[in-house]
Amino acid sequence: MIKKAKNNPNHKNDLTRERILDEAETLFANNGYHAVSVREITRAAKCNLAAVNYHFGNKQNLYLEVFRSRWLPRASRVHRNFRKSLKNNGHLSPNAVVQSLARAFLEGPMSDDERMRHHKLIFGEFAQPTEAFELVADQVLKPLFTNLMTDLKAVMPDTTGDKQMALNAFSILAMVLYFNLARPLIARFLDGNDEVDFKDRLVEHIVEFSLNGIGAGRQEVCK
Amino acid sequence: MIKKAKNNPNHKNDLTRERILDEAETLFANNGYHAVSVREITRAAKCNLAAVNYHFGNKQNLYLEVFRSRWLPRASRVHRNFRKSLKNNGHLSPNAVVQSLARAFLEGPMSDDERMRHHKLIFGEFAQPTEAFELVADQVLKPLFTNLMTDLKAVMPDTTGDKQMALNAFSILAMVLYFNLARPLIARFLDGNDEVDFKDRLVEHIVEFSLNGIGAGRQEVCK
DNA sequence: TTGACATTTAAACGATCGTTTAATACGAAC
DNA sequence: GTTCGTATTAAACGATCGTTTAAATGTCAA
Repeated sequence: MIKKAKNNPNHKNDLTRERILDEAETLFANNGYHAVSVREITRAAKCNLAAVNYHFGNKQNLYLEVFRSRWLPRASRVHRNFRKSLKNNGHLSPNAVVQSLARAFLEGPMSDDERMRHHKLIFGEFAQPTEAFELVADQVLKPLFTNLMTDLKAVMPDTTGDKQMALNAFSILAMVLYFNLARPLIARFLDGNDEVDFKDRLVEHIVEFSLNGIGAGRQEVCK
Repeated sequence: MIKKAKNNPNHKNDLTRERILDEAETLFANNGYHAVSVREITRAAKCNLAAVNYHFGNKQNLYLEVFRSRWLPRASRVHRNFRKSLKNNGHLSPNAVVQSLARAFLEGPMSDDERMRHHKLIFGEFAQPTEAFELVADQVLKPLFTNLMTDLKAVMPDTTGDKQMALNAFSILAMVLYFNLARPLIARFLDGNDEVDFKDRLVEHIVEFSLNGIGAGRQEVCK
């Protein structure tokens, strides 16, 4: 039934397919899977209605392909960015770990629009998980969490138990994920007219709050 | 067009209306607005298809009524629970504020199922806001945030700036909201067989992490 | 019992959904 | 120019959607 998608290895400008993926991603991110119709997608992509079924088999598979060929690679880029800046930081320290992570997630190698799309998509999967969540959990969340755990272990005092370490890792991730999504809302609450350095201020706060949170904050706060 | 909903002031067991609200809430919470059909709701509520339009006018208004007559009152209960336990705590302290908040949100006066439904509903509104989000923001989020701010101000050193205080308040809320939703996921990562006191452990962690985060942690962590 | 009103019911409405079909357009290989 | 595989198109498919209608049923005061 489903024609094999992309049996076109000899390059060829497969523009339609790419346009559909692009438009589908923004529409799915902004409105959710069920609120977006195939007609809406093909209209935005300026192609025929049947193109979705021709290139992807069906709507559900298009949604999954958005995650496979758009979301996952982008998440990998963020992860690599995190690892690289951690390595460039010289010696490992709690500050290096948390700061590298926060910068990779909030300032990583993408535009603000793209980052918003990226986080809205995964947010939708958190709210109502589909098959795509398994993909993300296995290929992104678990490796990220595991890496973060070993980094923290290498850097925190041995007295910290494993379960405590895991909760700390979860909390740091919580901060990073939450502020990525709530940023426009927070900016509205603070009605900060200083949009320029707001992101820096946010990263700074996340790092400080998280470091203090795991008990690795700057000692000066104590008297 | 829309018949006035509930023009039945003289009590009368309006069971159908209540059953619809109950079933609609769980279905909307688990699957999202667009993924749930009116037929699905009326089937679950064991009533006729037209009952939704008779009692609520249309599907969209049923969704809003779920928030008005189910979600908001429950959120108010949580908020009151927070205020009360804060007052019972005697003198104000950072620990009293954060602990009261965390307990109200994670252990408040409702069952685990009800709490899950509650947070899934608002989570869906965070992911793809509708008219309901305005309700929640105005009647719950803003008051909660304002109260939290003044509490923190009364309890934190005067050297803390307003913007810093706001970011702290947002971070504490982030922890509470995040762990409420990610709890089953976290439990799976930790594959903790100790489901019994897991919630206590979580509250304990959230309080400690948050207190440290805002720089009000127990001094013993410093050497 | 009757009349008035609230509620429930079965059936249908038009609209839109995801998907399929069959015909057409295109481009490279021969 | 013919052939062949890919891509695009217009049109239609059956299913399901939210909503409406009009009749049937229930309820209680007069």
